[in-house]
Amino acid sequence: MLARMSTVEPDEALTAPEPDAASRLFDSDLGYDVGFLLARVSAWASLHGNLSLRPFDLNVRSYSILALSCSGTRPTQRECADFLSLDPSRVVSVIDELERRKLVRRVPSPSDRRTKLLEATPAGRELFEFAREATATADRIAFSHLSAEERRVLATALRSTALLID
Amino acid sequence: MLARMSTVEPDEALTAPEPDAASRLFDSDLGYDVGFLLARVSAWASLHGNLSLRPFDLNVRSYSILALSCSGTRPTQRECADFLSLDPSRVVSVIDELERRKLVRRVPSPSDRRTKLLEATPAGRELFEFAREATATADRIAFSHLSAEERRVLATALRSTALLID
DNA sequence: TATTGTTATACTCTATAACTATA
DNA sequence: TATAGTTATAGAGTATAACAATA
Repeated sequence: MLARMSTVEPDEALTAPEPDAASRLFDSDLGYDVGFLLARVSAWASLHGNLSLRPFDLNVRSYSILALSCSGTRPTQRECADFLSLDPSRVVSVIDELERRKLVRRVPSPSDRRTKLLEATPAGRELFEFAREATATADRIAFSHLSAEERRVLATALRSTALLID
Repeated sequence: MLARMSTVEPDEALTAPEPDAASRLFDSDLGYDVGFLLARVSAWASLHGNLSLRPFDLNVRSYSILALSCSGTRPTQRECADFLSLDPSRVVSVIDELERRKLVRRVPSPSDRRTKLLEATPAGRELFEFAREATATADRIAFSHLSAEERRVLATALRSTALLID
C-alpha cells in the first residue's frame, strides 16, 4: 500500500499507468466488480484487523464476541452465533477462551435454564475499550485516502445493506 | 432480507425497533464497525454471487479467472494468483477445470518457456458475457435499496481502497 | 540461485451429527 | 417435539513443501 503510493508519481499514475500485472488486471471487468472489490477489501480489513488486535491477544472473532458482551444487552450464545453467522459449536470455544481470561461471564438466564447470557467483566470492558480504540485508529488510517463524505457514505451504505440481509 | 422488509412496518421500524436479537445487536458498537460490516456484506455477496453463477457451472473463483482470461491482457497464472490473492497451486485446478471445458487456453509464452499465458476461447467469452450479465443484474437488485449516488460512491470508494492495498 | 507451474502432503477450519438438559 | 449449549467427528478448504523445467 505505502510502497505503491510512494513509488508512483501522482500525475504519472493518471497519464501512464504502470505496466505491472496489478494495474493491468485492475482495468479488467473484474476491477470494477463490486463483489470482487468487496471480497478484496474485506479480506484486507480482516487481516489488518487481526494485526491491530494482536497486542490484546484478540482476533476479529473474539473481538466481536467481546463487543457483543459489552453491548449491555446480555445476548445469548445463540444470538451471538446468529448475528455473527457462526455455528453455535464454534462460538463455544471462543467464549471458553474469553471466560478463561476472565473477560466475559456466562450468566444463567433467569427465565430459561438452558440458555446462558453473555456479560463482560470490568476487565473485559476495559480491554474492549483499548481494542476498540486501536481498531478505530487502524480503520481511520486504512481509509484516510477517502474524504469524510466518502467514508460516511461507505459506512452507511454498508450498514443499511448489512441490515437488509439475513 | 425480503422477509424482514415485508414484516416490519416502516414507521414502526423507525420509532419502535423490534426486540429481536439482530436489531438489538445491530445497535452495539459492532453494528457500526466498518470491518464487521464489510465482512458481513462481503460474505453475503459471495454467497449470492455463487448462486447467480450456478446456472453457468461457475463460482466466484472460476468466474474471476475466466474474467481475467477475457481481459485481453493474457495474464500469466502467477499474475492471476497474485491479483486474486490465491496460492498458485490452487489456481492450477481452477484453470484445469476451465480448460477441460474449453473455456480458456494455456498459451506458451513466447519470451519465457516457464510461463503460460491465459486466454479465453470464443466459447469462454460467450459464457462470460452471459455470466457477467447475470451477476450484474443480481448486484443491481442486491443494492437496489441504495440511491444511484450511494452506489456510485460505494463502488469508487471500494475500488480506490482495493487499488491501494497490496 | 531464483522463478513458473505443478504435485503431494499436512493442517486448519468448518460443517454435521449426536448428546444433555431443559422447554 | 423442539431448542440451548456442548462435544466429537468427518469433510472441505487451505497452506506448505518439494519437484522439474527454465531463467
